[in-house]
Amino acid sequence: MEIAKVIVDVAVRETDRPFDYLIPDSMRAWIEVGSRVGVPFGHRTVQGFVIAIQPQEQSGSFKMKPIQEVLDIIPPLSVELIELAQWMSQQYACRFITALQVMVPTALKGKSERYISLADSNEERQLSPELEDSLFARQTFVQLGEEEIIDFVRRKAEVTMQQLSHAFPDQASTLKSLLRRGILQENRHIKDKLQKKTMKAVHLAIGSEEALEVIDQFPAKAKRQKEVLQFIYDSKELLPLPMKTIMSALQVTSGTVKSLVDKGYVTVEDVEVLRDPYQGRHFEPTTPLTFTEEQQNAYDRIVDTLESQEHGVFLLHGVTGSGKTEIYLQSIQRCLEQGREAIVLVPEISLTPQMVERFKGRFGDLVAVMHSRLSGGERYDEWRKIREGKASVVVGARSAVFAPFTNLGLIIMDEEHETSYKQEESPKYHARNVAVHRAQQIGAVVILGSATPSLETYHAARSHANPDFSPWLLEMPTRALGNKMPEVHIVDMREELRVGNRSMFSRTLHEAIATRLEKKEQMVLLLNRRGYSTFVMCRSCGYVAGCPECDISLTFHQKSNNLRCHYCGYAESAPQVCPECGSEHIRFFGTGTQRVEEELAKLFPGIRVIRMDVDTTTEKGSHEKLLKQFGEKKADILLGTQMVAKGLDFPDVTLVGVITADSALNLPDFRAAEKTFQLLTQVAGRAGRHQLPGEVFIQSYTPEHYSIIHASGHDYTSFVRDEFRHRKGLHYPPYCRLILVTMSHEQLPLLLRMSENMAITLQGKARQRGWLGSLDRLSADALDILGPIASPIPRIKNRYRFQCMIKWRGNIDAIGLVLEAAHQIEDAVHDQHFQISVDIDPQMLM
DNA sequence: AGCACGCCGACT
DNA sequence: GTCGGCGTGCTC
Repeated sequence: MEIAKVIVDVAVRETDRPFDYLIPDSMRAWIEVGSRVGVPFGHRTVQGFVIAIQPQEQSGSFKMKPIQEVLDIIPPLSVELIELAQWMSQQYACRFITALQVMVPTALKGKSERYISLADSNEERQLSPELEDSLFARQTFVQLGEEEIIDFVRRKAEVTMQQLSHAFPDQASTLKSLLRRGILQENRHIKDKLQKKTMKAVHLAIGSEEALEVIDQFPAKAKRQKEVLQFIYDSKELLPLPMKTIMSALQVTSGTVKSLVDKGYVTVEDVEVLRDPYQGRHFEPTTPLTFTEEQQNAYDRIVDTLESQEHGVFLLHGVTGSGKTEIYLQSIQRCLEQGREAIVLVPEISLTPQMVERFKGRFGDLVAVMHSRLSGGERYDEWRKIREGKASVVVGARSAVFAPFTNLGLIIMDEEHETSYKQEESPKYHARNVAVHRAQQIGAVVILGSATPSLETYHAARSHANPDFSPWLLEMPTRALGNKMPEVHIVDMREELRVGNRSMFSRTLHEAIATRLEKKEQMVLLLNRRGYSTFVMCRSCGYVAGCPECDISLTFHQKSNNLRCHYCGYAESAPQVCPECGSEHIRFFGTGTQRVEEELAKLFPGIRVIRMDVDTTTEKGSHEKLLKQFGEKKADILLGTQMVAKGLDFPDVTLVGVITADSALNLPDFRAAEKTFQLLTQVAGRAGRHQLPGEVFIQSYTPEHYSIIHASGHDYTSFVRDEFRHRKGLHYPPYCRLILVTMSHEQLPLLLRMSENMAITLQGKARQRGWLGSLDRLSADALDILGPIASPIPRIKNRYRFQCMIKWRGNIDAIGLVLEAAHQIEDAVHDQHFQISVDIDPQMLM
């Protein structure tokens, strides 16, 4: 017999390894590497994934249990994905099961449920005759009420405890006795969270001739039923008919149809349907566009590698409007012609209908879409479309990198510099690294596209020092339509203050808006609000409303008129007077988009503004609706946060304004300059993309900052030169890698001791291995430990947080070292309230 | 993580 | 004397 190595769904260190199970012969044909199974584990049943199958070893001394059930007909994972998960668990210091779990839709995260059923008769036969006799004897004394319970269970075959206790509320003891005597038994199996979507399908239950007769002789008082039957008869070529169609066509309720069912004329059954989130939407088919010379060169390089079926990574560095998407589209085309599949990764925020349209327009139904706005069921169905080979292109956010394709040829990552590609919860993976590794495994091509590549990627492309990640650089410095980059003006807001302009609009921007209004051209206004939000402060005593559970200020939400904590979800209603000093001078601070909107309305009466921020886009499809309205020129200004900066393409936008460019520059984040440069460059790229020339105004209190100067000159090269110099001097990526270890506990003194302990342990281990030392020294292998220090947000959900930062470079197992230290500390403290979280290559230093 | 086993307090 | 509190230890 063969055994299966199974990773069980219990995410703790002790069980983070394969467990062996016997594969019963009856299941052998169904079980593969990648199968999801239910296995007995301790005193319960858990879900697990088969990661290997091997012949049973002779040693087999201990009690190996058999697999209990196979949960899917087609295994949800493949050998390739299992290997990828294994690699992830090492790279990102997470449990194997956590990496596996992120690859399948949450609908498949099955949980064990208990069922009561009649005792299995076969099993009873295995009992000794005496026991059988005594069992029989007991059954003859079946008490009042027992018969009903047994009958109830027999009818349903399996019932849950809840159902039983609901049906027989006062008979708990009888129930217990039945279970104890083995008349009823408890068993468990894995139940998926998913609900398959079904449709009520209406069929004719009688022959069509008979139906005609029935209609003819229908009692006059059931007029509606007669109409329904007639309608069904008329549509007999189209049967079965969705119930919905009948209801809306004849304005009847399902009750009317139900009456026909009762009379036996029609039947209604549940038919499983695939949800299609884009159902009923028409996508205008598009055809390949002719390339410019620049595009052609880049495309040729990509296709060469694609044709050779070899692995290759390309960094497609093209200015905004250089036509990167068309290169993606035609590369995919080529990939599909080879019979291979393609993944397109897009940052969540720019996974706009505009984007989806371009891919659906070119590849139609072959495209599956995956993003967080889909419901669990919708996501499951899109995922199944991929696994069952009904789709061969997927456009999606981060986790689409795990799409269950079997013959993947191409992975595209648009806006590769976006931080949303890094997942902030475990597994804290970066989709870029995962994409490159997956492609390497199978000989696929990766295209990383951006107008402002991340410094890590750009550095790797320039140096080719890392054998696992050395992209080929493809440059596209000009726009595809030949139009110029927009002219960018930097406005010094300090100067505005000096001349007494205290408004949030400088005189120049004010004037520019007025001109556009006159010419009926459109504008985009960006409020760079990253890092500071609309907090509440009292102007008399300086009180700031903070969360009682977290050390962070509360955010004001106008819509619900309350204050909320973004970290723990705490909410309270907005105060009228200061709770500290009772003053009425309590103000909602921060230049929120609402305030900009109000100001615009005051300065330009009658101006039509569409506001896009977290408040106005929470509803499903609202994002899409707002953009559509703007596209139809129903507004003069599109005003918003980051989300207006990405990937939008509106031909009549000729002005882009940035209200305050530097609000993110002062954050305690070594990437602040990079983020600012990227955002400014992206948003500037929204202007003048077509015939009309564009103009950009950047308002700033630090106009001399290099990120702002270089953004205004569309000068990526100079920016990275300056930024590389900074990073090198301070020993930050890409000149080293980071590991962030965050520790938390409710009690501060305890946490302090533990985090001090952690730093010492880390240092000890590093010294032992001869790695410890300043990165300043020239050695290729180096590791530095910083901290412990309080985290930038020192308390979340009543837990204090301290962190250690590890900087390292070279060919050393720094991750292994950190894990070892973390385990040692965990074992020593023996307090489960003490938590350690490890983030490899963190993007957020919070 | 669960779930059972095991050893001590307040109840019929 | 029993029900039930949650510490401890294991899971192929």
